[in-house]
Amino acid sequence: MTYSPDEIEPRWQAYWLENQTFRAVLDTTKPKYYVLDMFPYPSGDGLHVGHPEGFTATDILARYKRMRGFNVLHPMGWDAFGLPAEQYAIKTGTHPRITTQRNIANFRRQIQSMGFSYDWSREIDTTAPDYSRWTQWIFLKLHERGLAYQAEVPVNWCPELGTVLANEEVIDGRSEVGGHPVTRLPLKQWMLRITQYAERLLDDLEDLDWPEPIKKMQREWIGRSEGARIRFPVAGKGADAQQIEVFTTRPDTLFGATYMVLAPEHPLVAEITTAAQRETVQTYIQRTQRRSERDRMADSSEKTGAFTGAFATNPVNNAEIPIWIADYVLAAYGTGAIMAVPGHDERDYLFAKTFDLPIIEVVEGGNLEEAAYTGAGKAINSSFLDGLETAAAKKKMNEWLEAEKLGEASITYKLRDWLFSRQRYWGEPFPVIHRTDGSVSLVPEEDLPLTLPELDDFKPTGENFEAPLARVTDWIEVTDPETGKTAHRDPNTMPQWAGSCWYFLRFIDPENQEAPWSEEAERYWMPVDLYVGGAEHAVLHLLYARFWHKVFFDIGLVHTREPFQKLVNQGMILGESFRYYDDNLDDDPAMKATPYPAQQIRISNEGPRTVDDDRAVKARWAAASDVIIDKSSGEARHARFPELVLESVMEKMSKSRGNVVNPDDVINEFGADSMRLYEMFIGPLEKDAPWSTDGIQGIYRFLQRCWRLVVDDSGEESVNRSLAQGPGSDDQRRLLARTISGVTEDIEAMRFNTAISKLMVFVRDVTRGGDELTQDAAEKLVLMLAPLAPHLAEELWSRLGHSETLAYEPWPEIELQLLEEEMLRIVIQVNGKKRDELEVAKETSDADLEAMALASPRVQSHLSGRKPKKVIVVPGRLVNIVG
RNA sequence: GCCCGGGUGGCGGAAUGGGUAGACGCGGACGACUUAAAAUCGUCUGGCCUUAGUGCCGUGCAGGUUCGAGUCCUGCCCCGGGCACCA
Repeated sequence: MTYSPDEIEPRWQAYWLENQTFRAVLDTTKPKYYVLDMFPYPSGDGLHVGHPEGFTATDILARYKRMRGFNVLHPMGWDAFGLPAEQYAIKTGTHPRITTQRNIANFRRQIQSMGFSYDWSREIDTTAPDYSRWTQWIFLKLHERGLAYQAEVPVNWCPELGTVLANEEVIDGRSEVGGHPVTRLPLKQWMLRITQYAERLLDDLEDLDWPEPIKKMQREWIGRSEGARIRFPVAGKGADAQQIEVFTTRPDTLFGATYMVLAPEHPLVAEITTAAQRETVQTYIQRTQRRSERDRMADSSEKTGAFTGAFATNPVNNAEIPIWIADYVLAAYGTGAIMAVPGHDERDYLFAKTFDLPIIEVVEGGNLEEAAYTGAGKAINSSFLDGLETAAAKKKMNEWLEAEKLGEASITYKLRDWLFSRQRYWGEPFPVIHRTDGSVSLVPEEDLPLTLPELDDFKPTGENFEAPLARVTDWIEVTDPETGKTAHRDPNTMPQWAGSCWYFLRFIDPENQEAPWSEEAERYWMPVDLYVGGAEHAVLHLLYARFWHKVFFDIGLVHTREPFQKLVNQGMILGESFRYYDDNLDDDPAMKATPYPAQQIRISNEGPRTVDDDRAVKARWAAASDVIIDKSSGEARHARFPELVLESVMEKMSKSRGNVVNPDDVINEFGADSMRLYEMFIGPLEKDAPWSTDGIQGIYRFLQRCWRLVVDDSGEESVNRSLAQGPGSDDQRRLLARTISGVTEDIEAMRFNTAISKLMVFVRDVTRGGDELTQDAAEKLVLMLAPLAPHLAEELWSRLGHSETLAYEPWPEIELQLLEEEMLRIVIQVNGKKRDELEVAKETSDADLEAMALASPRVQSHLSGRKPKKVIVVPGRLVNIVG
């Protein structure tokens, strides 16, 4: 039999399942290793080849660590609440539960066909009542600690879709799906007080073994700013005047504050606006409300605003300064009001120039005729601060403000509280009851889970912006068990993030009926030692999960401050497609379209346009299979328009581009082992890499070579080769030792591409020079192959005479003394250029090396009689002769 | 605009406490086996040179440090990603 993955792989997958080979059992006598993938959302499209990249990496680690004697927890589950199933339900009337179960079954089948060593007895589905019960339980805990509250906040309402969208579904003020406009309108929402944990979320990043860019993104998202809060009394209102509080990072520039700006939504705007200015202000406020978020950001170089007619007193010098409103001041950040220091802030400078407001220089170092100076320098025109450097001036001003009770040092964060409710059906219902008096009571723990009612129509309730659940009267209306009065349930559901905030904790104890997890399991398994997933979750999922984990820590439910000790982001697998452009902008199939080659197109702000007549066109993609490659020129041409030359593009895989590769097809053709190895071989895990069907051939050939080292398949029937017994030749033993050493190092560092390369070298060289392969070398090769290509390894292991799985065989040991005995290759350079090479024993002295180098005829010819000025000997590496 | 990554053969990529640039794989060329093809195996494969030499050039560009630079420093260019009025 030749190497036949289609026969070997299903057989071993069945064996692993039947024997529960990878079942993890809590065992405190063994060290644990918890290796976790970001669990997927089971979409209707099934897996694409990008998914298994991270899963393969964690599987290699899981299998390797088992062979290293670790008790490995390696689970898989489904983040199964979510929008696509609900959108599909709206369109087709199919219940999301049905879609979800179907998709999960497909995902499970695909994942199992990759041969991953998951402990399937721990499989989780976030939509299962047994799971959502505990998600709701956690909500109760958050509520008890005052971390969940309700507030009237603006949400993204999309009239076209008739639904409210989550922030992450809105891109540039338009819906991600369909590109429809989205407006903001206030609705009563559940909020989680993540801001209370801002400082700890920031500080605890320090000790995490995470990629630096991810930590940085989290730091910036939290956005800590040190400064001061300063209170400005509104002028002319006497002793009981209102005060406007501002936050500034530059209290040292207070003498330069020449006006104030409130956000248009600021509560004091209505009160302080003078009669004369009322109309102007009203008009401006209406205008900013109409302006979309997108416009507001796009025109940041233009400043707009309106004068309220009111003045404030600068507390440091009693100067009367005008109060303006402008949409460049954000209501939700700081106090929603600023003191404007046009001399030393670019935005204030631009605003002052636009409205002709005074600019005072209070920090030396710039030229205020040209631009604001935002750097540090000596304070001037600032009375008691004059002459002080910026840092000292800030400190002194803060002390002065505190002494005068006009303000105090303060810290502000960009991080906002987490909007936690969605006007959706397919999510966890809130375990609360709203009483008619507006108070809220919690559903008792023992009554959980609160499950979703059945529904036929999943459309949102358009008119009053309510979730579909609001229509289910017999579910919504309840009797309050405490008062006996009518009350109602919350029609909103939790966002998809809720389930993924704690799934890694359920994995450690998934059957527990008394608690979300047991203390014993948590003490043993947590934290997650290695967490692998896409960088797109850099802030949201990872920040939310860290937040919940810290709350669990405070309640005493977990013993570590952080859930994920080491984080690795796998890159994206890119697909190849071919691009051209056409002028059918409306996607009207009846319209006759003219296609354009990529060369005739330039990309402007509004999108692609033709070079000659500047006509707007649309980018189109042709799948690689629909393209004709011109052999002589190498040009790609469109199948239907052969005169059209296409440009090849490597991009994220998506249906619309026709560049999606289905793992099922790859497995059918080459097998799961080839697919696993190829994904690991194309480059470093963290980097994006293009998928190539040609490249996988090389991997397949390599696996065949491994097969043939053990199996003789030249005849009709395959026979296991009779391998040499005994230790084998020194060359073979040294090669083996070198390979084990390199492969071990590479796997530990997750450099799987170079690990595979070293195994290829071993297989290429092991029978060179006529040495017969020994049983020992073959077994060690198979063991090294086991984490990477487990099906082939199991098969060869059994053909080598073993009856048990190799999953728990010890990882091969290195014979260190063999590495020591190796000869060294020393490069001989003359003036830094390689001229010769010597093979010497490891213990050769520097002096001997120098003598041998000088004796080389090649060196002598390049020196052409000159005396060497200097000889540099780098032990074990090279000799450089300078002459 | 700001902040991260990253530019190495036809392609994916190796090599960074400075020390043989191009491991390994794809693609390509030639050869062996075969009636033939596929598969397999073997050899070669950065560029240049009518001196074919272990000759010269070569890791985005221009400089610098060093006996020696893909690796370190300075200044640019290009590509990818993130953030974007956060006071």
